[in-house]
Amino acid sequence: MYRTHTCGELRLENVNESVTLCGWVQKIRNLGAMTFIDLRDRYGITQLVAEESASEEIKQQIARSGREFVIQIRGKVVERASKNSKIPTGDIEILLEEFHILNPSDIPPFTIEDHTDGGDEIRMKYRYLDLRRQAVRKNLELRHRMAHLVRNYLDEKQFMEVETPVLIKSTPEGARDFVVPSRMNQGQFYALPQSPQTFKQLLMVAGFDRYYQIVKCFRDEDLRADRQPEFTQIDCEMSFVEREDVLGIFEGMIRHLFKEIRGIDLPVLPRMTWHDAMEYYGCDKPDIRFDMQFVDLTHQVQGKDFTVFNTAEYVGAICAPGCASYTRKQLDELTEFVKRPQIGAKGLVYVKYNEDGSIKSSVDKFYTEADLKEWLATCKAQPGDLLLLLCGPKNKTLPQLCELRLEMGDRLGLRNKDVFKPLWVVDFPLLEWDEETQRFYAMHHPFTSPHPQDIDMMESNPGAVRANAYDMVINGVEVGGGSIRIHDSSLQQRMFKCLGFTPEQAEKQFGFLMNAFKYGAPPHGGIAFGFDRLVSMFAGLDSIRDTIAFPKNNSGRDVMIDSPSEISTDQFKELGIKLM
RNA sequence: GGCCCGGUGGCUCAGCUGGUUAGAGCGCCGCCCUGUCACGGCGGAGGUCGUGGGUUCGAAUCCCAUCCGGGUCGCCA
Repeated sequence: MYRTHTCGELRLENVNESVTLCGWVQKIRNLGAMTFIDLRDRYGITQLVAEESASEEIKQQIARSGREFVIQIRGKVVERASKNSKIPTGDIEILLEEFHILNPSDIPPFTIEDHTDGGDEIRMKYRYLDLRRQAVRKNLELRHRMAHLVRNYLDEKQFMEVETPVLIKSTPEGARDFVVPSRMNQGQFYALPQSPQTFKQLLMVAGFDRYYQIVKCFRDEDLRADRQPEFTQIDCEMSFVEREDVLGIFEGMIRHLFKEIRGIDLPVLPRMTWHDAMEYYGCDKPDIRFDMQFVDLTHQVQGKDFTVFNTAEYVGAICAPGCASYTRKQLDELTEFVKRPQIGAKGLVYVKYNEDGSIKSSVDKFYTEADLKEWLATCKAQPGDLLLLLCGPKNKTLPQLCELRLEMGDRLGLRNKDVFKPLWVVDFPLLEWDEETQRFYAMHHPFTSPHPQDIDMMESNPGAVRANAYDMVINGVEVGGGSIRIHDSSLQQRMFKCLGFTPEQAEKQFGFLMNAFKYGAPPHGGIAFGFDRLVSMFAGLDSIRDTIAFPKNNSGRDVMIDSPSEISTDQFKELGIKLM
């Protein structure tokens, strides 16, 4: 037997027991006649002590040891003379009686501590060492717990986990596919799934009724802090349901997670239409931890001598509470912020509503105090508040105002990571016009059903058709999304037509699904959650990388195993592939 | 594909308006130390300044190219 206990479990009540422990040497503190060793495993740290009276053998073994050596020790649990209240095992220590080095270690390239001296790059290269750190390990423990809670919740609701294939078929819609060559079918390729979408719908046709899967998905697109080429979804689908049924079940799942993990009782989640989200927050994933909603001042500000506003399609304002005291420098910073190329505003207009009731703005030349007072009133500004206005084409200005709003939220400390404000965003447009290719694309995916009231407009006014789709948004992050699907093959064909598919193209790409729908497809719908994002949100992290054991870097590389990598000419030959 | 930031001992960084010997903290090695737990004290080793080219009497520092890393826009049904 290698060990009798772990390094996290011994307490005062174990005093006098003889124990055997295994673990990694975290730290050796040699005080001369006596030596302390912190022994670490997954469960915690236990202090070992060798006193003056320890055997020469033990002293030699300790002298030979170093950080990250794997050792096995035997000894007696004793109460510490000076206790450490910072760790759970801090009341006891192990008086060493035997000391075996099971395996030595090179000196690790960075310190294996919560506040490591290692940067991201080196940590990723030696990820197996990084994972020894409690700070990283606890993220993966959280991930495990959340997966467990999700499985239990869904199991209780009669959901069944079914695995779907990873080698599937490439489709041109949506994100770029990762592609896998087929040796047995030369010149042909599998694609890795961007999601198990079509398979879960086929499972509904098969009568599986309630399906889920915690599943890897793949998208060959550029990465971000919250985007990995392979990521994990909680993928779900249900039959004989309407939107309310789906929202109810999964609102319940999120509530369950918040209760169990964070001890938070969530209120009933608010709903917001996509239209309102865009109009008042400038994006489809509003952060509603704070207000500062947009106010449309277009008509109120036009008709005076300020050409910039007069020629703008849209003039919108946000009211930043208590910011009238902003200095010239702070206002200049905000102007610079909105003028950065990523945001692209032309300029920023401000109106200060000072505490003493006086008003100062950057457009005093063009507007009377009475004009400005009206704006302030429309925005429900109080003395001490600051109005910030942006103008331009509406579809450009709303997102710019969104960035400005979030920036102000940050500056005012209104985006507390321990506050969670989830909501449903509903009634997305079904289709999105693409200028470049001059055609409509499915905003969600081509199997999303139109809102029942809008079906008649599919041909006459496709852009106005709402989808029976929904997203769950928490603190400005899209954590999940889904829809009620089309289960009727004639409606599906109308949809493909809207997307500009010829019947032949539709048949070639999705014939298997349309065929299946001919054999009694039940009404169905579902949702998928970004599991990595959910975990990072619960862990309070900005990046999803530390919720993933072995993540890829910004360029899609795994710097530890050094992939992707070249393959041999023999492999190319076998696959019948030539590089251009 | 675009833009921004970065690359200096094992690690994290300073030095960068050009100037003689490139510094700090941590880590590492040695000696001392009986209650440490960020132990303490003394001493020591360790650097092609990402790479290639250029400007210059002289380049870590300026210029060009390139590679790598981080962020972001496009992209991500």
